[in-house]
Amino acid sequence: MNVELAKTQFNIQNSTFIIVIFRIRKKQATKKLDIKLMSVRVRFAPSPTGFLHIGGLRTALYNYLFSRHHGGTFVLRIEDTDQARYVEGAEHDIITSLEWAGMTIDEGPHKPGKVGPYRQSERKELYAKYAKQLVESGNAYYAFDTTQEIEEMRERLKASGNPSPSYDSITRQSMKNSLTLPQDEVESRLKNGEEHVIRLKVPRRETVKFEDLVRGVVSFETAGLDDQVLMKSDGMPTYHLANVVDDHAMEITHVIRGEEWLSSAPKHMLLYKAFGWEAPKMAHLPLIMSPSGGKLSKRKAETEGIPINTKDYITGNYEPEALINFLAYLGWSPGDDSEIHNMNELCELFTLDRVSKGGAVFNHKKLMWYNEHYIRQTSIDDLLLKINVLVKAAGYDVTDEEYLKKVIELLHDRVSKVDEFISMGAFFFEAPKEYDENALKKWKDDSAGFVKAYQSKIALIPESEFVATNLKTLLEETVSENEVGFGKVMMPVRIVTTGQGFGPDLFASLELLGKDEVLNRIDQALQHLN
RNA sequence: GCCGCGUUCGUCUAGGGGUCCAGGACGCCGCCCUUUCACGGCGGUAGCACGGGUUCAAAUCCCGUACGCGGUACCA
Repeated sequence: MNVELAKTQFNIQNSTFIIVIFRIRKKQATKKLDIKLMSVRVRFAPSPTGFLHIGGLRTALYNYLFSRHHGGTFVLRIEDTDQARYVEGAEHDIITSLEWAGMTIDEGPHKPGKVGPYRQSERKELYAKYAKQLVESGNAYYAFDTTQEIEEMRERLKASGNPSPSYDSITRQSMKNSLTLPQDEVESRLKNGEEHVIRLKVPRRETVKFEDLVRGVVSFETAGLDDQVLMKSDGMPTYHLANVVDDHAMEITHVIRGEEWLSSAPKHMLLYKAFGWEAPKMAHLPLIMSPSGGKLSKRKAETEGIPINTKDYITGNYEPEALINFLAYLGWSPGDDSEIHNMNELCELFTLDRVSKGGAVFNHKKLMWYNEHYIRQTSIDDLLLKINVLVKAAGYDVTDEEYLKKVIELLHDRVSKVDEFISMGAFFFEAPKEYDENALKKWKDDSAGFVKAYQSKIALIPESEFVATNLKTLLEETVSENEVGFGKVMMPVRIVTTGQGFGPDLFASLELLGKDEVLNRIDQALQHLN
């Protein structure tokens, strides 16, 4: 209606203008309508083959953000159909990782909803039933070929010049399956329990076209597709079958997954069609790339110093908010110049049409920048909670919370990760055992003399006046009496008391350490340093 | 090989025919602040892969090429 108005008002002047308006309005209108009509259900469907890696976490995140943006449901489904690659404990790791990151799973193996069970190994019968249904409807068939026979077929074809031999609409005609074998033989083979698989009967020449929510319309020719195995000989479904059956059974409305699945999507579309089901909307996310190129793999990440598993970020004391913020922006942006958003804001802002199409290189330095940012935003009291744990873990017996708070205050805007409060501030917890090599370069022949001079001054002031301002004044005195630069005295004092050549405000640090401790440390140090 | 998908500063991105001799962020460099190292503030460096079209006008639309990535399993 708005469009009509626009037309009558502007068509005399400029007809292209109207067309532009019309297109934009129409696009937005249909998109909003689509999503409002159905209640959004998305799933994160990892295989329990190891720890949840960072790419998986991001896929989960985008699913989560999308679900929350539309007030939908976030489902966790465990795709454990590959018994050989199953890893004990992986499921637990996935769940705890998602929770650590701040994502709430609405339905999952640990939190059953109406469409369970949520482990594919527990849904076997369902797949078998549907696979059989496909055979009966003529969309799939039994195949009895051994792996060896298939290999031989491939080699034979390769030898005769076929560069990519496959089990497809042509080659299946010369293989041992229910399409070529007489029906009674098929039946007897099945009755005898002979090993077999069920394959999808991929149509010979068809174009599979669908709209990907991040890429637009994509299309594939079925000629390039194998007759996919649907049921393996061990009675388990393949990913393709299980995935389609479950997404349908679990009423998933939007499939949001990594780009590595894009090539498989036409197989899935064919399956939906064969079942006569409406396919969910598809969105294939750009991959996270390694700085050296290629998909960020475990091996690459390790050699490039990037933690690959979510667990590594947990044990590495990263801020979950920082990781989430960073990951959200790796392949997506809200379209303005903002960089910082918490989970709630991300949920509000996230839309699939703002996901970028190209792969995104993981930039660890930017992650650290986010981490730093979130630490600075965290209050001293909240940091104290984390520091308490870390101090204990490091084996220090420091329980005075007021003391710890002061340590945190002094280091708050110098650390980029919480564990640096412990490493950078180690001298607050114990006297230095060794003196930093680089710092010692600044230790000159006259350093010990200056330190002694300063020591004798501060030894005279009462404990109650052992405060930063006084300590600074006395150091200034030492400086002027010796007619040297400030650093000539300050740095040696810093080295003997902290073991480091850098760090927080020296006088505030000395005040916090206390008179006895400072004097002791100086004595101790001067035994080693001359 | 074949199929598919991509390509804006080193990296993440904004931009989707004129408002862009391309904006922001990380990094890097410089300056300021400063007792060190940081933080912070200010400034700088650097990019539309290439070639053809279409158009009065192209980073933006079309076609090629190159390059990258993914897939091509009884793995997901």
